[in-house]
Amino acid sequence: MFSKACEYGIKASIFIAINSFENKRVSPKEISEEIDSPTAFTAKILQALVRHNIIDSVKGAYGGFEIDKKRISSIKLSQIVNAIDGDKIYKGCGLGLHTCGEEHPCPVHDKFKVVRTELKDMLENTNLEELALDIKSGVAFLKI
Amino acid sequence: MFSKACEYGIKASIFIAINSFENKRVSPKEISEEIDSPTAFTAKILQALVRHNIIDSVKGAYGGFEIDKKRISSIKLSQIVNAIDGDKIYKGCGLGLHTCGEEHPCPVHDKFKVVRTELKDMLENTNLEELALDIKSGVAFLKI
DNA sequence: TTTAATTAGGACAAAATTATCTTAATTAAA
DNA sequence: TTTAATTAAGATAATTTTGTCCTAATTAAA
Repeated sequence: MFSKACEYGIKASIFIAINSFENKRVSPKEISEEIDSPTAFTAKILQALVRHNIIDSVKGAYGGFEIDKKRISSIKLSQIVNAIDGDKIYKGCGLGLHTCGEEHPCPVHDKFKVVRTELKDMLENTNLEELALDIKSGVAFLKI
Repeated sequence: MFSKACEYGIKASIFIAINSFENKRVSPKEISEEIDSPTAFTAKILQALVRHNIIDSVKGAYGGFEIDKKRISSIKLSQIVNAIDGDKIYKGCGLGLHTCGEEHPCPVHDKFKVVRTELKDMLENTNLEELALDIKSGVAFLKI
């Protein structure tokens, strides 16, 4: 469904959010340990998230990655997915036709549309705060 | 969503079904032209579909790929997807956790379950015949 | 039986994705 | 100002997916 990079990006964002609530910056090393991902690869993904203004980085000693507390509840899962995997998951044809659409549909176009819309709505209506709270409360987990 | 191999596999199966209704066998070349895919790669995917008993092959002169007409309406999209991409799209965790489930859910487990179930139901309730008929009637298309 | 047409299968190649390593740039604190 | 800690960025490597090519095996028809 999502690329590995995207999975790591989502989990990293959640972990950063949790720590930002407590005014703590986190490093790629801490993050990758917490979400069980390769450190250097995760660092690359963090760079991309910074470029897309989803997370912030502070360089130098005592630096790290953080998210402005006030923004956490307004960051949607869809923004993270879009930043890393692009919009093909929403807009792409299920069978890879380039011009698939109402006027020129692939054989599964209508049936797929329902699923894609459900996914899109879910991602657009899920924010980082709720996900972070589930981890903090021990209801959900970031690894294993 | 699906791998390229799976996209090709679905489209190839639909094209074979259409021709089988008219008692015609088709070759990888015809198929790949009709679904706009690389011929040799498509041939590999056809081999896999044969091994999974989804389509039949007849070797030698006047051979080709076909599907028993009586079986076309009973072949579900889910069987093709399963044969090529496996079951991770149904069973896998959206964030890649190995042990994601009700007792140890990832942060998006519940929200994802809805989407995955919708996809699963769609694939399990769509058969090759209906897809083939939409192509024959010109309502849907296999390429471009 | 020979031939031509065909699928099967293995080896190989290219491209994309995932992952690692090294160095540069930045910054807070000593 | 120097040092240590940190992110940024580029080069490289490994793996997976996608794609190609060649030969073997099979089979219907001549």
